Amino acid sequence: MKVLIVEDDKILSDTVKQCIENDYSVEQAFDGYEGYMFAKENIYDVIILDLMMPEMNGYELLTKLRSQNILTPVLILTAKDSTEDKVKGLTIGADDYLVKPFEREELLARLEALIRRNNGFFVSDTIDFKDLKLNLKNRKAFIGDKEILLQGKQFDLLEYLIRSKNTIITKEQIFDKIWGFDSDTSTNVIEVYASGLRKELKKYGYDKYLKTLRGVGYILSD
Amino acid sequence: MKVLIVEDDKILSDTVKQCIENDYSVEQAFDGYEGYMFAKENIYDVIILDLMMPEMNGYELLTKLRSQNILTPVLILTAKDSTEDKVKGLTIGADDYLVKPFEREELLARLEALIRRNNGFFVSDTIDFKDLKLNLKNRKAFIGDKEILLQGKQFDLLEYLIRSKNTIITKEQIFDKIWGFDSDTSTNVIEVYASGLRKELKKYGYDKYLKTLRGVGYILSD
DNA sequence: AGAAAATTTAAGATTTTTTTAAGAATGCAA
DNA sequence: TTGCATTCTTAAAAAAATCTTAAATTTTCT
Repeated sequence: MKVLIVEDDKILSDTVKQCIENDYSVEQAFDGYEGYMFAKENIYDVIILDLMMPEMNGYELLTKLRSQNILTPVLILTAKDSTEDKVKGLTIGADDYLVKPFEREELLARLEALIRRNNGFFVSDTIDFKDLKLNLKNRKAFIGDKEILLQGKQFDLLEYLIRSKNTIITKEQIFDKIWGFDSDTSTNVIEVYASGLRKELKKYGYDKYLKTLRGVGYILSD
Repeated sequence: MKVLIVEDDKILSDTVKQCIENDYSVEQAFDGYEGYMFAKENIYDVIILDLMMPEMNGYELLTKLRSQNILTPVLILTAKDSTEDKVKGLTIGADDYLVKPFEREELLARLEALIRRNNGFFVSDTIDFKDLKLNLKNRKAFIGDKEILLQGKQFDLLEYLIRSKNTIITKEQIFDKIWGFDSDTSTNVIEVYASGLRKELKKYGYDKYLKTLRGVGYILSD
């Protein structure tokens, strides 16, 4: 993760650098113009920006970046603590605004939050078992690049099996998970659905991974 | 733009609401559990979250949301002003942290920054799905260069579908997003609108992309 | 106020999913 | 190996969800 510090006060810039250099690879620019030249490379994960600087001030720099579609997250770090300044900074395109003096931990936490948001939190929307993939966003299932069609609870059952892959799940667990413990359906439905699921999986030879353990339950495993 | 305020102090919640209701459509939850129930609908553009609350505190609520891949931007608004609290909040998934008492303008500016970052900087006034384009400014819809005529909520429904293209949206989400969770209309209206929408789309063969997933919801996908 | 438009209700038709049920197949233990 | 219990498989029946209209109601606009 690369961070650019744009700050004309050398001592302060170094202080900030020390705060974060354990976690990030840091570059420093010491006036607005230099900061702009670095920033427009568009290679940073965050920019820490001072407002009062020679050559080009922070507002101008930020405005210029945004107008050129450089959307690197920007955290303004400044002594200017008026609401007016904060509003101005945030309005022209900053993502956060922190007033000096600041605490090291808060700066780090805010940087982390900006980066996290920008890189996408990324929790996957798919789960898989070998080449079998379930997309939970659209409830589609694929083996390799062939789609297998699963209706309603067939998908739910396969999802549960994949989430529990390589561990046994009992019929009772399946029933409580998918039908709800208060359902008054006979547990034979599970066999019906397992059967239907196997029939689909068989088309691609995947039925062999869904095993029945008599008197115990089912397991999806290789 | 929809904002959810989760705050147990009714008076304070209303104050915040007044601050922002000119700019956003606001819903309020008055304890952590209620907040969670609302937030997990995943229909808000920002959540303003208090920390100290009965039932489930803000940290727990936020953690639970993120663990369920609900990535709505969260701004923590609280009286707790220690660095420790700020760090904790930001670390577990908040995007910003503002301490009470706060200035109305700063809150608005920070919300704006969060939304801007989340929606992609340039708020386009058109969205599309294949050759289907919606102009959000004048609320007109086109397939190729032919206009399709959509009345009020038909347009809203199609907009929501396009914004969520290739992702399933449940009837509940649609209902809460377009009608508001406190509406006392029957969810059958959704079917009525979906039906009307399909009838329009059918003129250009686009009805086939709007699929019903029984017991689950709707999806616009190819 | 009256007309037009949008929204909601309601009810029957249609479609799909879920459940039942019964015979066939399978595995296990005596 | 035989007999019993469990599981598999099918197809039909039942239930549930959704679709589609059209009429009733509400809202908006003139």
